[in-house]
Amino acid sequence: MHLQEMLREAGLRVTKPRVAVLDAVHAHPHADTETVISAVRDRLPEVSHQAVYDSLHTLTGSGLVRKIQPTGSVARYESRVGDNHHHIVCRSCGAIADVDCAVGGAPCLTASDDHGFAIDEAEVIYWGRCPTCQTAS
Amino acid sequence: MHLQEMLREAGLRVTKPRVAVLDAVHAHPHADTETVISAVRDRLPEVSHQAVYDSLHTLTGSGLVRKIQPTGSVARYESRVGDNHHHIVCRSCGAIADVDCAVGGAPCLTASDDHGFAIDEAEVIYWGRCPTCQTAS
DNA sequence: TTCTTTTCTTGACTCTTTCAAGAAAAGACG
DNA sequence: CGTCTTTTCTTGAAAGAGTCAAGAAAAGAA
Repeated sequence: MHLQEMLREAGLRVTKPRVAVLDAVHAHPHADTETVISAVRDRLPEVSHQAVYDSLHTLTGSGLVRKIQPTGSVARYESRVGDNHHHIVCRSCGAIADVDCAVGGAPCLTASDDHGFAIDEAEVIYWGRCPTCQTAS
Repeated sequence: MHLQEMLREAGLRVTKPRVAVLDAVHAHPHADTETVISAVRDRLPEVSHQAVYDSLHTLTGSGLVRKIQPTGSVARYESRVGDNHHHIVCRSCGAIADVDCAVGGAPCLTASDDHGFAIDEAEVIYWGRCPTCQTAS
């Protein structure tokens, strides 16, 4: 189980809830908190929601998972980190899909005028309708 | 007062709360809901928060205002619509600044792989630290 | 002015997320 | 292996943003 190594390498203590949360996020890309809690409880029925929230917060802080929160959606988490990919969100059903960066690496970080901000990340969200919702209308 | 014309052109009824909300959003770019409510009540002390929420929802639906919600922030509204600009958000204090599109017009809408989605908008959020927070550290 | 439709007020409520205090577990050291 | 310190988890309560529902009020049409 190399999930434990990931935690150790990030300087975090290895605990059952953290391993389970990390596993759940890997197994359910773009899952919201409720989904993560459910998935974690499949293996550790007794975990508190607070432990999950805390684990997610810790993992996010260490860069092992990434938190995304499109307008109108609750917080979602994913395990693809550091590869500069973006997301497509369906306006109708909220479904999320991954998109690799359209422009390449660095250009995404270039703003036309940074207003003096020290920019470290460019997040891109494409909005539209997923195939299912297009068919449904 | 051409705010009323804007409402009419969008096919909306002209009411005091709506005019006040529209005015407040124009006066306070990137304001959160609480700020909008306060600003509206400076002129209409009796408005309910529900009327403000409802007005914002209606105005957003008609494209007169735009709702943005960066991860970790509450909903914010702005009046610059349809000009394809983006935002810089400070990780420390949450301050938001406008950035004109770095790439121009259409290219922003091009994803490398759209997964069958019908994309109609690309939202870009630059993350970093604002000048004030950089100095403070 | 009167009527119909839409919008606003009031008040309760849901849902996500956070706070706080004590119990439990992880890792370090001998 | 056992003890100690620090971090994490459990439990329970609560805050904050946003929503729901029903009746009153106002906007626009005739």
